[in-house]
Amino acid sequence: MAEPDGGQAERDFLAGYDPRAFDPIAVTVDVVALTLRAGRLHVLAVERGGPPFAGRWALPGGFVRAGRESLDEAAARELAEETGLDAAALDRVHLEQLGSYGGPRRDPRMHVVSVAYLAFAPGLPDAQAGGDAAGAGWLPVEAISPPGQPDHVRPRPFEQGRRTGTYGGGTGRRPGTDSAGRLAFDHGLILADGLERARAKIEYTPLATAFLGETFTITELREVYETVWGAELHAGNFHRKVLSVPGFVESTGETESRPGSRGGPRARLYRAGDARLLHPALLRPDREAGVR
Amino acid sequence: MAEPDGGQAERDFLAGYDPRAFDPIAVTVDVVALTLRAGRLHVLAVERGGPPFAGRWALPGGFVRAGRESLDEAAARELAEETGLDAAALDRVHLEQLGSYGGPRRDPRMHVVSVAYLAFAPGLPDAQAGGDAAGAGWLPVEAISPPGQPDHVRPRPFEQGRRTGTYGGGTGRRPGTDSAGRLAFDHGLILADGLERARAKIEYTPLATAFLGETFTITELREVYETVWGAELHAGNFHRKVLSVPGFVESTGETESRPGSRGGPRARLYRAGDARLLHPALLRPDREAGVR
DNA sequence: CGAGAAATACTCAATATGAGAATGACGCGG
DNA sequence: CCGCGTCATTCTCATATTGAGTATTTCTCG
Repeated sequence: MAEPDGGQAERDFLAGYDPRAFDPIAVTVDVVALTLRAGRLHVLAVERGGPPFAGRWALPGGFVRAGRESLDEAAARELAEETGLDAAALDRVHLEQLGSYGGPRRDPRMHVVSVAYLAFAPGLPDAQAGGDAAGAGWLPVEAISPPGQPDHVRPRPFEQGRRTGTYGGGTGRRPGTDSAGRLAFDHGLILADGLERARAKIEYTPLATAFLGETFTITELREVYETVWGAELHAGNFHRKVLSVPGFVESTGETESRPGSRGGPRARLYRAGDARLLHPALLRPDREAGVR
Repeated sequence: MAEPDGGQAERDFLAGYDPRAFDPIAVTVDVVALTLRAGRLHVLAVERGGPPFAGRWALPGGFVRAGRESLDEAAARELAEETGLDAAALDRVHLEQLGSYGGPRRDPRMHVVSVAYLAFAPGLPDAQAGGDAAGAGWLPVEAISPPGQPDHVRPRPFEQGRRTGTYGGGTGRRPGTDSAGRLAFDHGLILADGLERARAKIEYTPLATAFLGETFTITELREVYETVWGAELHAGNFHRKVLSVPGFVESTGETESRPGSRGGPRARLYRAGDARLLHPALLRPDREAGVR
């Protein structure tokens, strides 16, 4: 038990007192910010001004300020800079950590570990070219990420197939993701992971409401699910289900003031309930064989 | 969050070409390695040899080797060093990323971002004091983490775990001790997050089998669930459910050679199936109120 | 005014779940 | 060798939950 100071890790830690004693790793945050516009899922992206990947779209992000902010704070700051939202508006945005990407060669300049965050935002104004990048905007995700493919069919980034692992996944470029506007770095992979997380998360949490305004109709909520999942849902069953899950939505007593332009009765309005988990969950259709 | 000087992020990136130009952030990996021993859940821990938190238990971990390894590789390496397992044995261990913890003051010496990993291991031999720390061992989790509390009840992970002081006053403890006290740094928080992830993950993946050997009985599998969830399950219903979920387990045709010492028929033996997801999932009992 | 669209409610069959009990195989202590 | 208690496995049955389809009612539009 004694073992006087022979260890690598301990020496590394002591070396930590002199930060310049060994090769550094940069730490950044990148944000996969999703929103719905015109019935399509969009992701916030910035256009890179310089190399590498000059002119390509990338996820908004930047360096964590050493000693001055947490990862969550850095992500919120980057998101605010890029969307131009104030603190009050940001309050309505759900932000959660997605995962970290740290392959030694994911950035050609140096070893960069990026902590990715996932944001669900209600309809937002056009993005601002926040500070750095050449431009910023909301891109339809299907323009850069192949739609619909359930992620578990493909190799998972951070999990090896059960007990036959190849460690070190999670950094490689995903083959077969070819499409017109590929994102810079491994951001296409991060986006794909974020999309799968979003699809899974609205199954068992009420976060789909984070894409909507303060009040909404059941049909609007259903359209969120249909858009994120890329599948049509049975309107009647969805309605029954949403109302039967305790705490998912609560009635405002009001009905839509402006009825739909295509006829039909005024829909009732709801607001998000106080549940943090949906029980029972709303499961995606199909998902039969989890095998593959 | 109005950025006073416009191009901060861009200048940071350019500065990235000269890594020594700004304050560094250290990047480490920490591993929450879980295993079952004697019907109880244990976590791999190392005893810290020096300050801060000298003498306290901590999660095994260490620095990511800049430019030389990915995060997954670093986690696998740390796990191997601490368990003394070879690559073949590690192959049977499930390892996945848990999350990153990066508050500026979680390590008193400097800003350290730690990428946490979660490992599910079958019964393993005693841990080796791998290279560094004073000692290593499997600690019963209930000795260091209050059982069962669902994660969403507590404040969100990443930021400040409670820093209930007692620096230094390390009372050395032996591996296997029941009263292990609190873990160093924010490792108690990381462990709690790992436990909650483990509890959730065995609901909808077959990963409970990763705690068992090559073959196992349904009862052994049920005991994994009961131990991880801390709840008793109805044996008959569990049996029916496991066999009805496609790809969860497959029969070996064999039965247990050495029957239980307390009587009863020889149980049939199964091995893990090829499913990556359980459908339908095995849900934890209770979980009624989605935490209002 | 009549047709079509949409929100909401209802019906019915198929499935899944929770609780309890039945069936036998087996070890062990007389 | 007997009888008992243990335990794996199977069944039964009542109660949710789900998927699909249909009905009812309220609107808009032409």
